Amino acid sequence: MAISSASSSLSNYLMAVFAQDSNSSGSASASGSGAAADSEDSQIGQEALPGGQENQGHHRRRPPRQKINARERYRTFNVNSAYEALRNLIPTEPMNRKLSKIEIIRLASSYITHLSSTLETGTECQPCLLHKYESEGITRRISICTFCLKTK
DNA sequence: TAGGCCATCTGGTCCT
DNA sequence: AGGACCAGATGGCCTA
Repeated sequence: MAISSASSSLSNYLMAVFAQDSNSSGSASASGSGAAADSEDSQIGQEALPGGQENQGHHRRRPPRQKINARERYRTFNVNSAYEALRNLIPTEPMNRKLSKIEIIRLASSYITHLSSTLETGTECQPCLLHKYESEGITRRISICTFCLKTK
């Protein structure tokens, strides 16, 4: 699932998730990718322990994972929603340019620094080149800033 | 085809 | 006890 698809409404997503769960013989994961699917999962809940071991003649059963997996998918959905919200705050050229998660974090960090420099220096014209800041007791300058270069 | 990125599953740990 | 959070494993998709 791409980040952009996370823009679908929460209720729609939850409906899809729980539709999967209620279908014990249901299809695989929502995206069709990934490791063991829920349909497989329902088998795991009934099979013996890994290695085919039996416990004192009893078939030890692992608890069904559907509910736990659904919660985890929902949690991932929320994380991706947060990534999307953060991504929408970062100016890029073009504006709809696809960013990976690590790019979102790195660009957001540098954009915050850039905005901070803008506030400190009172100029929008390459503020990071003017702005000095204290780090570990040492006065530093931001050597290069993507957003300063963009506004050049 | 290799590498990057991602979703999903899973088991462990911590918290309420 | 149940849920939230996390990291590792796995496999699919896409691009250079």
